Amino acid sequence: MSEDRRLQVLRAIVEDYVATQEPVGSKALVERHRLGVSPATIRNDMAALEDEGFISAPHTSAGRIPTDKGYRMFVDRLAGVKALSAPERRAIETFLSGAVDVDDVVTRSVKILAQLTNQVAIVQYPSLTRSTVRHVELVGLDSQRVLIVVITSSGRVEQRTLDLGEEVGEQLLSDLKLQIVRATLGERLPEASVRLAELSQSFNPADRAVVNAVVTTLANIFSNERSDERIAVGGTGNLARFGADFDTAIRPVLEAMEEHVVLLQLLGEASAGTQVRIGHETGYEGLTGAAVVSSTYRTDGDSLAHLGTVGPIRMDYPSTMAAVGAVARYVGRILSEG
Amino acid sequence: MSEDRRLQVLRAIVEDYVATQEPVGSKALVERHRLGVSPATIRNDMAALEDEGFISAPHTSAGRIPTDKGYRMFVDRLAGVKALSAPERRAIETFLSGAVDVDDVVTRSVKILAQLTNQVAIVQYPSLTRSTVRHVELVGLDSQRVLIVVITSSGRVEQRTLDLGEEVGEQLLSDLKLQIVRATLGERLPEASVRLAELSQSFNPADRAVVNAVVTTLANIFSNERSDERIAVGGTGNLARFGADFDTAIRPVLEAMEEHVVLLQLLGEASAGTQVRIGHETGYEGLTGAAVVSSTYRTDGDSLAHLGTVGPIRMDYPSTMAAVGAVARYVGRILSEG
DNA sequence: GACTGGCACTTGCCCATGCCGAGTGCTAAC
DNA sequence: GTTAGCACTCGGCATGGGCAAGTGCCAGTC
Repeated sequence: MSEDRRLQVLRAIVEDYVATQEPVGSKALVERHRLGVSPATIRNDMAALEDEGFISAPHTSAGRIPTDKGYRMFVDRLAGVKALSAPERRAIETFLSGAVDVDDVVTRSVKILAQLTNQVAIVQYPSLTRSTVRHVELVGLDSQRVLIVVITSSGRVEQRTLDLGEEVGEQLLSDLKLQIVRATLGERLPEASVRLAELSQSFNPADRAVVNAVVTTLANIFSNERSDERIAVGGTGNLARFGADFDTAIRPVLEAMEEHVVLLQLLGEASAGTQVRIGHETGYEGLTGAAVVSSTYRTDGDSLAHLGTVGPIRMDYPSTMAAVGAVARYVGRILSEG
Repeated sequence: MSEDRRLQVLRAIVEDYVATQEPVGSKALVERHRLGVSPATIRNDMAALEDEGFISAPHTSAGRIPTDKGYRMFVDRLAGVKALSAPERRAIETFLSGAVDVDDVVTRSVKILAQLTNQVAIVQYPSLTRSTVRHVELVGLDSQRVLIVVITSSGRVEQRTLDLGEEVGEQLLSDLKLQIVRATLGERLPEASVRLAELSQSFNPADRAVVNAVVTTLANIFSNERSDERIAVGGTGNLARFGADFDTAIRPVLEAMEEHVVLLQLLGEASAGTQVRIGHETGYEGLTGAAVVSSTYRTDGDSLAHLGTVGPIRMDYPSTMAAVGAVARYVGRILSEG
């Protein structure tokens, strides 16, 4: 039996199962695909595929469905690339280019991605890590408290209120601000943190406590994971596609969608290009019935962030991957221009 | 037949139905509640209640369930107030007081509210409308573009990038900033808008275009609905409680939860105190199977915002109202202190 | 007049039953 | 290596009877 045909059979099984949501049998296979052999032959191939762990039978008298490993093989070696249609591409472009600011771009990206894929969409806000310091502001709220605001080249704004526990003069504050701006303006965030560390020397020892407090907070903002944590989620209504049982299939996913830390890790592992994590590969209990398709986008400032979709394992991978990839490209472009 | 007992019966029906999720019959009623009369008598009362539209029977041989009107009566006239337990109150307090900034307060509020009520929780970020201008910043990004940042007394930061379409000198920009700050600092947002309108007179006619563009954008930020639009949603996993049928019961709610505009209107109508909207009273098609319990919180700066829960109509109203009210009070307090 | 007990009736739910069809694995033949 | 045939397995579905819950009504009682 030819190795090649066996893979064709696997491909056909995945495609049919994704399309019909029902276990697929040998007879149906030869009818829907021109395999040129009889059902009996296919059955032999299927038995082999089952031995190798690519497919499994829910019960004796049913057809076969792909296993996680089967989907993995499909994605890696069998799936063609399904390009988006021109109208779809245009829809993405016009919809995204109508955005007024970074937040709006993210919001719209989530919406269009959810709509294109009929899945749950996740978009991370542009990361600070690679962006530079565009502005730092210290505002005295009252005699003891300072509001610290950082604006980055990616257009994001981070704020933190700091309670110093002692009186701070206006003079010190504006001195400090000047020094900070001088040291960090235009620097990338990690470098800015380094520069800050050298700063406190140049101040009067009496002021060190205040200076250190402010500097530490700033360094926190610059390097903090939290800055990268913001994420937008949309299209949760599409979770219907997961299956009927809310508690076992849908609820865990909904709960995961609210754990932004989990989502970030999920997206964050994506290195480059569009990548797929299937079932247990996600590494999260609640997502064993789900698959994650993710990609990265970058703005001109080298700022790098992730986006993707979460859907049922039995999804149309070629289309989903195409949509995720396309949206990632457009988001990157829009953010670089705007 | 006494009017009074009939209302007791309605109350009992609501309570039992909420507890068991099953239509309640006359016999079960007299067993669980000490009504002092026989099932037959109760049946007469139930028939009357049904005539008046407070309850209805799913089918002939089943018990009765409350109608929207029945729940309304229950909430308005029959429900006692169920105070939160001391541990619950303490949980709210300690959890919320651990928050590091406004965003964190909101995030935590959503979480605790969802947990307390086992429903979907919604919390609006503190509104700008009543807060004052604490800081305005204009930053030149390049020769033609300006980043405008507004910081309000509630600690919120709004930013907008403005493309002026013509060259702008540093001098003009800092002049403009000075004037703006002078005119608006400490003012409430609506008044600040008024002050801005008077501003452009004092500038050289050649600069009017730029000034007006900046001023208009600022006025937009001050008065814009969008500033009030931010909302956090959590606890969607609790939607399981709505019922089994995803597409008719759960999906519409999930979709409504993503339409923040809808949510704002829903919460926004709350005038004062804790308020309940039941089924069709929400005014939204997708929420006819849901009930909304909402309340308001205010910070010391008079800033006013809303929060609440969305749950199935058959919910424990007394507890939910207590939880929503309590969280609202604590959030207001924390934001006023911190 | 309000309440109660009794009773006939309705109706949804549960479950056992049996049939049907899809699909399989195996074997023997090509 | 492929195919046809065949016996077998098993889930899904429709059928139908029994059960339990609940109702409405009526006649009787306090």
